[in-house]
Amino acid sequence: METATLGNIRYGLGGLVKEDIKGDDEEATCKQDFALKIGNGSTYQENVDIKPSSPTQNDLISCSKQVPSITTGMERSSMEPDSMASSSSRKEQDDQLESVRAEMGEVREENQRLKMYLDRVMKEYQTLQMQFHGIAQQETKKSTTTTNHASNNDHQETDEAELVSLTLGSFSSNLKKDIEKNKTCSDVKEPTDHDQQVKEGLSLGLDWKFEASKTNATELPLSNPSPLSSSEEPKEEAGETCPPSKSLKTTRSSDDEVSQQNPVKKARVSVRARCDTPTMHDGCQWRKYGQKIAKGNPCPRAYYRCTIAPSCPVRKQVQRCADDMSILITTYEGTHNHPLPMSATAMASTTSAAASMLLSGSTTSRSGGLNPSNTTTSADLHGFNIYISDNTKFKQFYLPNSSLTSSHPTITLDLTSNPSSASSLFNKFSSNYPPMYSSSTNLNFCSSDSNTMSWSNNGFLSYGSSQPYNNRNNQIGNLSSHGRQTRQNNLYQNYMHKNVSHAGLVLPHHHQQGLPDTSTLDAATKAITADPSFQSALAAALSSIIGCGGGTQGNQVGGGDLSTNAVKKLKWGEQFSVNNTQTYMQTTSKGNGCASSYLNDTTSSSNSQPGNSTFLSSPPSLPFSNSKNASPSSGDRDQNTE
DNA sequence: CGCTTTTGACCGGCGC
DNA sequence: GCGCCGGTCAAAAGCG
Repeated sequence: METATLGNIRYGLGGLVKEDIKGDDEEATCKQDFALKIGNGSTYQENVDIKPSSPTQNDLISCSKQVPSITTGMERSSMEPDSMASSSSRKEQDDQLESVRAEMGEVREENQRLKMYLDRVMKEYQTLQMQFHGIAQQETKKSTTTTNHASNNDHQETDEAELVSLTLGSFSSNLKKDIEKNKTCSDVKEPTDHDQQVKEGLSLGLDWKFEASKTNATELPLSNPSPLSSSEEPKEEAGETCPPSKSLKTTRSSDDEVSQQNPVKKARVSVRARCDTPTMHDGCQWRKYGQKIAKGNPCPRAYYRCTIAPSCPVRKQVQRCADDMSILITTYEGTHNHPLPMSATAMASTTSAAASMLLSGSTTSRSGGLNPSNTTTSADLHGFNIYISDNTKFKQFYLPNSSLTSSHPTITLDLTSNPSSASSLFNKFSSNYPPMYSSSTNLNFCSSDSNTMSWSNNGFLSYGSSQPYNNRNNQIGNLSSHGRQTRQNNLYQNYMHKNVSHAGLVLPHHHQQGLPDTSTLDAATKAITADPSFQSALAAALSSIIGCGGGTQGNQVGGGDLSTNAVKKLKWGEQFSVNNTQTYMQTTSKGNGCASSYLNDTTSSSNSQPGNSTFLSSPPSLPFSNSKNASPSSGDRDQNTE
């Protein structure tokens, strides 16, 4: 064996861990490296046999784990009574030792990283397992419920079942495949938080409890949808929003097939929210790639694509509701194949939950009100108004002619439910379906009109007119349009101007409409606390909004403490007026209540100045908050912030 | 200069 | 087969 100087040892360690683990050849090298030469000439050989059989992570870990022993050896040697080295040589040794230790520290870090990686993988595995169980349960459920639906759509049901089974199959049959899917589907997915989130989302979705039975909608192809990604998404507008029926029908057959291959495109999640800004800030980065006027809606529809990752397949469509321009309909489609920024997790979590729901098929069928034939499904996610439709019926309410959804199962999250909004389609709808929509448990997660609801870059919802978008070029005008849209644009612009002019006049919902019914609040609270899944979703949203502890990504949300945390955080704000403590769930400003609004109650009254209130200033806004702060960070472009 | 938005053109699906 | 329509592309323009 050869002796090496400490310096060499250092090198050896470094090489070992980072580069030299290439194979058997290294074995010799490793051993040599551990032969230490002590100052006085005596040698100490650490009996470490690091022989990486293969350059795998495990090897790395094992190697790095060995490192400490080396240190020990060195220390021993240095302390040897025999070594009568001069003080100078000792100093040298010490220095070298230190450097070696530093090196080891690095190695440890690496080791740590690898461990984390491993953990992540394990978690993913567990998540998938859970999903599998959930799906299995759902399937069972479905089988039971199917009988009920029967009359109208035998085919559909059949199809549905197929879809579901297919989807499930993808999951259940192969967890691994699933993972792979995530990775490959459209893009390579890194085993990052994102994956986890996705999983979470799925699990959440599965957990969602809906009243009813499912309907066609259930089928969503989102099979995979990672919650996150899929989560995102809302559908747009009226035109599109509702059309599910058509889409479902058309899609099914294709969906089944497609879903497995390209699940991303299938399910769509549309979010209706009051928002004055051109787009809702959901934390993701988007790039606009097109704009068009859809039939039946004077407002142009903008097409965005996720730019966080070049290969990300996620797209979103943004359009104002023709009936109520204060409502912005955002439709998300596809699954992100990359980790999402914290700020984007809120929306993602929410949407993913919805998507999951769609997938799981656990929705309430409200066909009764509309047409039985209609395959509309709706659910009240503890306050979130969700509907899954085939198209037909919803069209009437939301988007008269939209074709957006044509072939996509869509789930709509209505964050606008608010009695005050005169034209809210939703309201119309709800009137038809009192039970669901007028439910006392409704949570308003809408932003107030003058206040824009947005997810700021920070990942918080913010609201305000100061949007990058607007700032840029008076963007309202941005919505210009393709050819024939000019007129419509004008309409839109007018609308925008109007809103802007009113900005700042927003009053807390309760001011305008009286305090919320206590019972309602209670119900809402109960609902939230009752459903862990919802809690998770909400938690994710809130956490990101509140800026909760950093780092907490939607993932952790999984937990169920949302309510607790949320409340805590909310309270933390003190800004809630006494009465609002609970109101946060319902408060709305100017009639649009946004969940977030509760947080902002004060805000609204105070004109929501950026720094002003505790709440907003901190982490700006919650996903559902309205903050005028929305500091369009100077550089932010619309797309960026969205 | 690089990135984003704008916007006319193009493509494919669907209904008649 | 034709036209409509949603969705996308890509050249040009705008912006920092």
